[in-house]
Amino acid sequence: MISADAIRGYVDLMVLSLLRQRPSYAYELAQQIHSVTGAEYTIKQTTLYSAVKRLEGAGLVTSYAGASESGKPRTYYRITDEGLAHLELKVAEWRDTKSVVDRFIEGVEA
Amino acid sequence: MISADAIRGYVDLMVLSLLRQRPSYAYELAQQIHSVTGAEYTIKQTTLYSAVKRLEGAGLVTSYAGASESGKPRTYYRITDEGLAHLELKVAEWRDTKSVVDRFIEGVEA
DNA sequence: TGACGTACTACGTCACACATAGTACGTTCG
DNA sequence: CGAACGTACTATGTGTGACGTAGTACGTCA
Repeated sequence: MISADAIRGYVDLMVLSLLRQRPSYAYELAQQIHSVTGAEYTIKQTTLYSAVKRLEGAGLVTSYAGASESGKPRTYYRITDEGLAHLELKVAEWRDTKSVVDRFIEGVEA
Repeated sequence: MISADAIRGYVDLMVLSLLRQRPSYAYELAQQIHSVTGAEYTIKQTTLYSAVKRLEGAGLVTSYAGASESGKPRTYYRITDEGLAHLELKVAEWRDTKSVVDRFIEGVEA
């Protein structure tokens, strides 16, 4: 199980990387995060909904109205070019962070 | 350069892993973090001092009075058994987090 | 003598993940 | 047939951690 503190700062990266593959809506994104992490992390609804709104406000994703199978309205999100660029930056930063943190824990057996 | 947001949540891990090797004091820890990260991350004084106090409050480190070469008082910190156990947990969590985040960014070239 | 390095403290701010709570509609099942 | 469950989303408030800004105090060195 991964704590929220451990994942903090990487929700945006997760969402953007999922939207890179295809547009989606918040509820589905939450399910995808659950399954991609192998149920190790279950994002809270509020966390995800505020994340997509934040990303939209930053111009990294755009929303458009869609509908579910039953016809109920649903808000879809699509990644923007700016979002793609941001994702690449975040991925680069993630790789740096990984190598840096790993330097500290060398020799610590878990 | 690594942002504070990227490293957030791992300051404790860095400090504990340094104290695992030998006792130290806050100012020196800051320098070590700077050098171990290859100057990619420079922790702020306030961040580090509040981190060691937090760790002390949690019983993960203990402090004792020492002195600098010039005789000035200096506060040293030593990791406790509880701190060691906590470090191992954090390292395990870090490994989980790494593998999970990596699953998302597969296919994203940075 | 005054800049710089060392060593530390106090107080305030902000962002993000979460807690808690609620709305609304469709399906399913006993 | 109605009550639980899943879907899809909104509103508001809280806590924690890293930071900003600021200041203290002493030693060395040019």
